[in-house]
Amino acid sequence: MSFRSEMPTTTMHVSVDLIVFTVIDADLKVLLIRREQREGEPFPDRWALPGGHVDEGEDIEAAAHRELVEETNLRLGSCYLEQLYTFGKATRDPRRRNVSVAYFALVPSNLSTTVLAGSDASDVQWVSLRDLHAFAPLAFDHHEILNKAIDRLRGRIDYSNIAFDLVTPTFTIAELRSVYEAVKGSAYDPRNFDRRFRRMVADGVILPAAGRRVTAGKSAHVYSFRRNS
Amino acid sequence: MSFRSEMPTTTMHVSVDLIVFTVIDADLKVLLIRREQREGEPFPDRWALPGGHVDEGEDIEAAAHRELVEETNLRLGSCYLEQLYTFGKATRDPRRRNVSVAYFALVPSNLSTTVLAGSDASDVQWVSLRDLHAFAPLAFDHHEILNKAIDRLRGRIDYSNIAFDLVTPTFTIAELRSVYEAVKGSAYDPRNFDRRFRRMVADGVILPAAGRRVTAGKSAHVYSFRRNS
DNA sequence: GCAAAAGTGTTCATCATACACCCATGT
DNA sequence: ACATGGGTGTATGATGAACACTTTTGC
Repeated sequence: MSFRSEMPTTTMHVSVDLIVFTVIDADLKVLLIRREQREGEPFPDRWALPGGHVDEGEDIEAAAHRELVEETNLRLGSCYLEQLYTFGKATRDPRRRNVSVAYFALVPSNLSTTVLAGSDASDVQWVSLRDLHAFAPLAFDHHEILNKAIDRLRGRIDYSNIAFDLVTPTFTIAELRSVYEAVKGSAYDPRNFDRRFRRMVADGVILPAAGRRVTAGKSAHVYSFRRNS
Repeated sequence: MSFRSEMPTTTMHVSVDLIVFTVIDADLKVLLIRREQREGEPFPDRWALPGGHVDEGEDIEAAAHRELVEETNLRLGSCYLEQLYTFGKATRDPRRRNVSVAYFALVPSNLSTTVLAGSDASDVQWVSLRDLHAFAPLAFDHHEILNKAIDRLRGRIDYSNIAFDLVTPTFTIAELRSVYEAVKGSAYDPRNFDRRFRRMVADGVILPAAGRRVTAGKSAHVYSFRRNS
């Protein structure tokens, strides 16, 4: 029986990686950055998930918050952030032993352009999941991490309120439906979705908002999500 | 924009903690160990989750496997093991910076006695969730970890096959139902549960097994779970 | 024969799914 | 007037919840 009492001899580098999703043009995208070409850096010039290491005295969750703010230029309150999984294969970083705690984040549609503001497109990009092959292979085990994040996102979308963290602050029924479709990659029946939507209105989860959305065709009602009800 | 290129200066101790569940006498129990009283050891004499540190060159998952085998005297194949969450508050260990990757494990009912074989009951015990108050406060943030594990277990029980990792290798309908009830802490209607059970038999998830279970009353059919179908 | 536990049916409400047309608005 | 997109109803099948009595067996 081994207790906690033997002195640990091993320490490791601990980092956080972020899988940041958004929906642009009815399409699910993930934020990727390009790694620098520099002496001693593995995977030079390759695309990777944003991330960084956890500082001494810094909670891991705080590190994830900090990285999210640094990488996206957004305030924390405007994004959803959730711990995903910890990747700890001994060989996952060729330089040194590294453990990565992955978090996934959701950026609302309307803020997605802010994220890239002032960045060079050759350094950081929103990548459609359908275009991923053009960015492969990703650095480290980031493909595995990304896949796990996609699974989690798809698994949660129908059973939680995370869709509201991807859509704009006010939205029409069709706009919300389009977020669901982007995440799932398949179509939702408009009438069935409407019934579901109206149920959420009846339950007070969704609130009617002022104004209408004016487009080429008929204008639509707009709604907002009731946070922390 | 910070890239991965700055040299990390900080390293941390990384450990795994195990939340090991079993069902004994229709009651959900968790494995706790008592910490030693020794110079420099925090939380002396207090109850804690089993665990230990990750060795250099050892995958984190391998460390969880290893600890599980060490702590339970069981072979790995006989338990379910799944990563739960990573706890990384800077102050969670008073001695030094430590990050804990928590895994939860399920021990089938019939092997639960093996786990304690050769151990002193004042060192290691199966603790009913209802008796937890008598073991409180747990060391470190182990109460928080345990609560998260319970949530996960309860959340999964109805939507996955993990109940079969808690019940005996062959089981009656009532025995399986009793596992569900132990985990959820509430009763399942026998007729509804039977329908559900028979559906799994029809789907080939559960197989009829030979023999009957003989008890004080009417004897019952026994079944087994079809693994990896 | 009796105690103990196994086994079994029906009704109702809710929900997911499938499916196609008319309406309001801006140009 | 027409093009664009918004908005809506109905029928069917599956599922989950509620509810109590009879049957088999060991003693």
